[in-house]
Amino acid sequence: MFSKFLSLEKEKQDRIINAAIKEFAQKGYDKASTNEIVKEAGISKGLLFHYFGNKKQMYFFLFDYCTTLITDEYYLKVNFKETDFFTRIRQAIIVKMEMLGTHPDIFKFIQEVFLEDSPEIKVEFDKKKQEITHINMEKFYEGIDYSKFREDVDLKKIIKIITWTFEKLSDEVLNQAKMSPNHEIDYQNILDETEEYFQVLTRCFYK
Amino acid sequence: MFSKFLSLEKEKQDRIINAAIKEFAQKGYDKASTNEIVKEAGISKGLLFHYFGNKKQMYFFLFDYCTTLITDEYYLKVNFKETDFFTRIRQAIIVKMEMLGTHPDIFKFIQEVFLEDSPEIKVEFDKKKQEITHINMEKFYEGIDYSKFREDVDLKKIIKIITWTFEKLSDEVLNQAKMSPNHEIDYQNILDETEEYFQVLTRCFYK
DNA sequence: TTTCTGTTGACCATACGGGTCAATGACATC
DNA sequence: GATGTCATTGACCCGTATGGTCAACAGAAA
Repeated sequence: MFSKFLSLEKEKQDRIINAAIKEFAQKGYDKASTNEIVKEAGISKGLLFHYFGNKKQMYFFLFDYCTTLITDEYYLKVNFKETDFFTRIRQAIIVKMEMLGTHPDIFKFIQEVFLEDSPEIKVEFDKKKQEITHINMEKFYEGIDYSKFREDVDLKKIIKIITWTFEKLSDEVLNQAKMSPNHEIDYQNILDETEEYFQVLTRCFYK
Repeated sequence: MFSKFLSLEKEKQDRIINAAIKEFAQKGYDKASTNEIVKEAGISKGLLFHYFGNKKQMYFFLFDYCTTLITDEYYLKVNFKETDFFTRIRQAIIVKMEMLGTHPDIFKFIQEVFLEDSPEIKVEFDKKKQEITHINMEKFYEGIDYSKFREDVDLKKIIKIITWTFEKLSDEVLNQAKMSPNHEIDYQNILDETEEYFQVLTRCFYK
């Protein structure tokens, strides 16, 4: 399907992928312009369509590319033998922070895909999205030692509260970075703050 | 400025306001179409511009309208003499749920305004948005009795975790409603679940 | 009949979108 | 040098949609 594109030299592939991801992440499917993408990537318009056929197929390709990139990284760097919930979630957060630095637009793009409701896209993606979240959730919670949690409150709610906390924390970080002049992310600060939240949460939710 | 519009009969005002809010909430500033708004409102295009001058001024008007509507309701229904954090937050959530029923599009519109980054809009709104959040935050936390919270962990973090929990819970509710066939919100269910989270959070975060 | 206000919707300029394709360039084979 | 092959170009097409205007109209009041 995308063999023509895949047999390109890596550098050019990356230039195109990055340009496209950036555009889609910023504007969403409908408003993203192929003209902008080719301009940013430094190729001609015809070539883009030569590689991907049309806009929709390109979007599919990018989604696949991003999800495998991210999940591969998680599977590589997160130790799934670790049974402590907080230790495991800490690993995941560190991986996420790293990738926020190395591939700044990918997360925004993925998020955008999950919010997307352009009719052209929605139907075909809804299944995919559900599958992916399901698989990753299952994998993520696999083998966790839940016996450490206090037993006088509903465990499922505790897990949700913890997960939500770190999601919101990550949103806040992203927002702060967007507001800051240099657009840089202060990793040490984040890790410190994350660690502080870990302390609060372990103290309150563990036995 | 909007005197012509304001001197209309209330029913017509509402028809126009609701149509416009719905359109902006769904599509965001740029993609929202004045054509759609007039169609939905059942008025002619000329009339819309006769009332509001142009699209941007209409957007301003709607933002003002919505924020005052919401804050007025909060100030009316939330008892600011109540010093218990959870009791007060419970009141706020109930008001929000009620309004999610009576004015379904308003929250989506407000949310959309806060996410909006159309260059035409962004600059002029950034100040406004900050001011509003600041004022409301201050008012909301005024007079709360913090002595009930456990003292072995950072209070600010606890407050954040609680706030985030209910924000995420509300997001989840909205999402579930969007997914459900009838688009209805199951209020009893929400209130029950909210109550359960209250129990978890009080037990873990109060002394 | 005239005047006035509220209201209409066809119309304008124009921008921008995805997608195409004849033409070009680059390079290998003969 | 000629021929063939393949990647690559970008001017161009056509359809769509936009915010905004304005001459015309309706209907009530004077």
